[in-house]
Amino acid sequence: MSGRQAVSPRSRRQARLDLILEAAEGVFADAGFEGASMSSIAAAAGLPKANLHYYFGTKEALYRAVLEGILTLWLSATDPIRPEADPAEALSAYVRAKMRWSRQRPQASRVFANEVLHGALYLQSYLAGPLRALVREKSAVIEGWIAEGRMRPVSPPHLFFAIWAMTQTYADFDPQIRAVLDCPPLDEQAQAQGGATVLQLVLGGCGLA
Amino acid sequence: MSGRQAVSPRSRRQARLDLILEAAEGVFADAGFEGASMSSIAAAAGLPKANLHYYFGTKEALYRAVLEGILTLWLSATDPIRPEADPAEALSAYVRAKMRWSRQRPQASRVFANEVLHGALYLQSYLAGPLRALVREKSAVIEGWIAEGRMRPVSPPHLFFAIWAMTQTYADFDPQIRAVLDCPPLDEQAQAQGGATVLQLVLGGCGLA
DNA sequence: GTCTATATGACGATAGAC
DNA sequence: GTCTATCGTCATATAGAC
Repeated sequence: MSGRQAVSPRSRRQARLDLILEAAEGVFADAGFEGASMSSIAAAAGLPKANLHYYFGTKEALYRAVLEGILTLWLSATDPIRPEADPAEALSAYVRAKMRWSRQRPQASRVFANEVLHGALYLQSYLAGPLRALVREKSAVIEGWIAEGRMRPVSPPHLFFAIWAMTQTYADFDPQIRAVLDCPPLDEQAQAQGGATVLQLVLGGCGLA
Repeated sequence: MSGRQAVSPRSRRQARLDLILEAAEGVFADAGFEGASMSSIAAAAGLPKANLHYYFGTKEALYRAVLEGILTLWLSATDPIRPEADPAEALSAYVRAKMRWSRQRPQASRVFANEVLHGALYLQSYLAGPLRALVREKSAVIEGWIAEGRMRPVSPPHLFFAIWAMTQTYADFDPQIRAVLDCPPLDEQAQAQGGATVLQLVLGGCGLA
């Protein structure tokens, strides 16, 4: 271990990796996998193109690395849905968490959407594995609430599909929403109104309003 | 007008155009604009590659033609939403029409989704024009229903965003839904259950359940 | 009108100097 | 470890025979 460098090699390498991953997420979100070029990602990261190949080998490997980072986020928002929780509060917290994700990580949402839209080639194992397991677990919790008469009967998996769709649309279909509302930068008020509407549909549909 | 051909040149030409457009819609849906190649579209149509350029000139022109065909469908489903209609019946009919579109024209839905997801470059004028006008018109109808106390207050544009998202997700995110439900071909029952759930959320959220 | 053969350019990837 | 220069491939598009 030579003391020549102020920053350890590992953290320097990690900083480069993160820089590339962040740039790649943005370009993949804007252009999709095929539309994104290694040149444009390199330009976005402010690095020479060959540097990307040094760190990640291939474009596909870089793409998979970007997806990996996104997936961990996707699984972490269902925590509030637990048997002993209040259904209305738990579902509200989940919807709010999903809306926050759309607002704060719209690029991640769009990379994910693009991947699923085109067949989920790189996500099949994740969708049929951890995600399916998570939905089954949380569906059982909701079925329990229904059996106890604490909310209206509803198909839990389809409730999840609806919540995902309604919340992610604010990231994925942002151009459409902005055009219809005529507000080039999607303002705070529109976001809040969208969140309120989603909540109203979810709670109303579950008989929790 | 020579009688040499059994079929008139115009209809023969139209048949070729339709054949190419249908093949192109499928390939664009699977691969996106950048991912689709003229060769693959030609192969799907069973024609030589140069034939496509003869009829449409460029790949971009072909893509725009595909989008045009899809847009006309998009605007035609809001008919049931009229001032004198029953809110519950009108919204139900609209949701069912949108679910039918996802089931019967999933490729069109995915081409549209991909276009909006990547910035709606070719759709800006449509989104800010006819679509915005349509939403304003139908929003006024819904505002009227609310003012008359016939349904719960809700932001009409966001209600539309929610309905679009929930119904189109069955076309656009089909791989995710199939993986979670563990049913390779999305069966009749799952579709029906999805439609019922969407209806329950919309009607429940609007106080019409 | 239709198709074969080809021009032109952009892309991912790498070799090799530093 | 890092970057410049370059290779091979495949894309769109077209020229020109039929």
